[in-house]
Amino acid sequence: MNKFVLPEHPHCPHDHSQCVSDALSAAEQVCERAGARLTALRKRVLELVWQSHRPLGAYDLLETLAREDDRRPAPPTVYRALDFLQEQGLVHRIASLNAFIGCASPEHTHQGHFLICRNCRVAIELDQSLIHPAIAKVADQMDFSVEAETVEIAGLCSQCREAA
Amino acid sequence: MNKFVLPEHPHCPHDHSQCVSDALSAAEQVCERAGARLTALRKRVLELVWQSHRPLGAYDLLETLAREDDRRPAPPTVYRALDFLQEQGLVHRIASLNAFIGCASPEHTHQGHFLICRNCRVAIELDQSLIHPAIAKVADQMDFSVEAETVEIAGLCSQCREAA
DNA sequence: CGTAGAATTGTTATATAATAACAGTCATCG
DNA sequence: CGATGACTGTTATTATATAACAATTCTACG
Ligand SMILES: [Zn+2]
Ligand SMILES: [Zn+2]
Ligand SMILES: [Zn+2]
Ligand SMILES: [Zn+2]
Repeated sequence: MNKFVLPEHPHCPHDHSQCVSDALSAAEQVCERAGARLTALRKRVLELVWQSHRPLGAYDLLETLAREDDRRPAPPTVYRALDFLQEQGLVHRIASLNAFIGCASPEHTHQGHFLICRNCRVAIELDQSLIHPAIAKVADQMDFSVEAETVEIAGLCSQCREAA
Repeated sequence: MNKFVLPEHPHCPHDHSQCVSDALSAAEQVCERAGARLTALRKRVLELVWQSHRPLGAYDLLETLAREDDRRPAPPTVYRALDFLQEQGLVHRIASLNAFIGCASPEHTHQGHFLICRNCRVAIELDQSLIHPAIAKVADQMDFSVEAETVEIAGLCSQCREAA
């Protein structure tokens, strides 16, 4: 099945603090191995990105930082942290929402593919076993060398569809 | 093979005026059937979108309109035209570029899937015979009902790769 | 025709997202 | 310690998109 499947959902409560602590300790390891510095700020931004399984805008994160840090940071502060986290593969950007979400399996580098519910706004990261090969095959047919894949499927998750 | 394959490319000259006139006459038919009004402005914006096979930003289109129409239009003018053209399936939006491109086959409704060369910036619309089924299958496995698909593959086209 | 109602376009202002440029601070190593 | 480079703060600006309302144009009906 799909090792990226995450249980969190407005209709599916779970121990989300576990998700957060898993993400943070995975981040420590990834940065350790890469020789990159997971500073307090970067760690805090990652934690904020992981506050839910919904993509969050940079200005949402900024707002939260401002509420807690007292001295309001400016946009570049959060964008630089997000750039770093994306470089380390700890965060994905969702182009169709101008938003960011924590990566569900940062241990190996990969493109983020997502199912995004328009109702509850939860984004589920897919494993690539089906979609990536299809993309690779099409690209090969067209003699196109792939560098980045944006795959964002919008619709309704099962819980939201049943609720409606 | 791929009926969406388009010959235009910086390295592959072709009779692009044919692409434009085909797109415009297809648009007439689509709007006719839908009972929608392809006004002069909307037609002009569609023509501008089709000035190349590269996605163009709304402000690029606006700039061109301003240069020719003397009385400079404001952003809502071009955004409303683009909204209309998207509703009629005549134009796709490329989320990863904040840009717009003419649809290669507006006769039937579909999602736009693209290969986008980072060097020459040409976007090639794919047919969906391989990628769409993979998405449908994954969504089905996850009990997710799909409403929109954003698939934008960035990389290097064959001509640009060979040139490098 | 002539005009009411709807659709389209014009216009001004504003919201939202992201980056440029440069100054200050901190970590690390000799 | 300093010197160096990495990181963060700060100000200003650019890029993308929309809200709100006025003016115009089109359409259909009497
Ligand atoms: Zn969770
Ligand atoms: Zn949902
Ligand atoms: Zn052409
Ligand atoms: Zn190219």
